[in-house]
Amino acid sequence: MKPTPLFFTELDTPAGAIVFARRGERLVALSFKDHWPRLRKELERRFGALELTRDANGGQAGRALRLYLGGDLGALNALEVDTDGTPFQEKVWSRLRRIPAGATLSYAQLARAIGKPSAVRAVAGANARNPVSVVVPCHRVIASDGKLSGYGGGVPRKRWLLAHEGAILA
Amino acid sequence: MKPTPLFFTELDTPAGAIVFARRGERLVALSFKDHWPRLRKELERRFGALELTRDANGGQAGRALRLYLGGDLGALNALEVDTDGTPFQEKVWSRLRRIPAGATLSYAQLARAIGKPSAVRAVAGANARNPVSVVVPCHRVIASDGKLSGYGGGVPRKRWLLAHEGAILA
DNA sequence: GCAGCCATGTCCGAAAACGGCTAGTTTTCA
DNA sequence: TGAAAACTAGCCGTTTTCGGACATGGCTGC
Repeated sequence: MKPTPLFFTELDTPAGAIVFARRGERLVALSFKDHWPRLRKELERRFGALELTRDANGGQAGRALRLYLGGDLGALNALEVDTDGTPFQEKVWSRLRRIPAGATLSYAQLARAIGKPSAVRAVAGANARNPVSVVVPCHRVIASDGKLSGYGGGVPRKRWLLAHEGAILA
Repeated sequence: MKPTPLFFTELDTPAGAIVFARRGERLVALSFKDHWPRLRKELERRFGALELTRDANGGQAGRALRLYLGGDLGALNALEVDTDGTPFQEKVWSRLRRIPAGATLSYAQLARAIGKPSAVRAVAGANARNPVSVVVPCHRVIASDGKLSGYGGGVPRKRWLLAHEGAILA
């Protein structure tokens, strides 16, 4: 089995460095740098052997991310991602992408939105396993009482992202 | 859940405009106009959705109130009210209606009268939440030392009502 | 299969805070 | 000195708040 070729790029942000990987132009992974090892192992599970090539620019994804960081909050919308989740996870993740920047949903609302009102914790679980942070905006999901509850990259980052998007936080 | 139909009426008095609502002929709310929003919210809590119909005349309640304002102080006695309080509150409110116009009681006396001599502050609390001002005459309860202390509609109104009823104020 | 883990939400009971007070001090002025 | 104002500690039903126990559904690892 020959290795799968991937480009990976590092990018500085006010919230810390992020790393992302793409296969061609499709984003397959994105996380803050300190969590990269975990994500990389996940990639190996998905693709088997990897052939990682460093890429300073980052293609469309790099461009879109820089725009987003510069204040063009909608710049990530058109980006194509290649997540590879269970049917349930895919449903959650694709619904996530329809939350506009600046808006938030509670885990319960999200559960209702995908037609499984009581699968609240399951939704949280899917959220936690989002392989493409920021672009799939799992940070826009908060607890029903308005608290930020958890975030893979750490709650401070979640707060920073939401503030950057101009969300109103109770 | 279909909305509950209520009639509401506005009425001018020398102490300011009052508003009251009735379900059929039973009074469910009455307050001075500036405090109406709070009372309306309370009605929604009680009845759920409301279907409010404006009514210039005001039915029996309107007639009785106009008589009362004209000097027939006993005109309110026969009016039926539909408060919806806790057992304790109902006890307080029904005792209130037996205070004749022109008379006053202290919070302490009222507490004794319902058999709970030490529940003085609780009586004050029930008093404060009277949903049908004037008709349930919470304005006839004053402090033990003769001061008017408090009133939902403002102490000046309390004073006016008591004066109108010919009460002797220390 | 199946047991156990969770980036939650809801419910329920206990505890504390809150008044449209009052009776008893203590303080404050004249 | 004495009257009046300023405090205080009880008072008790209601409201608010807080914490723990549970239901929950998909995922992971044995």
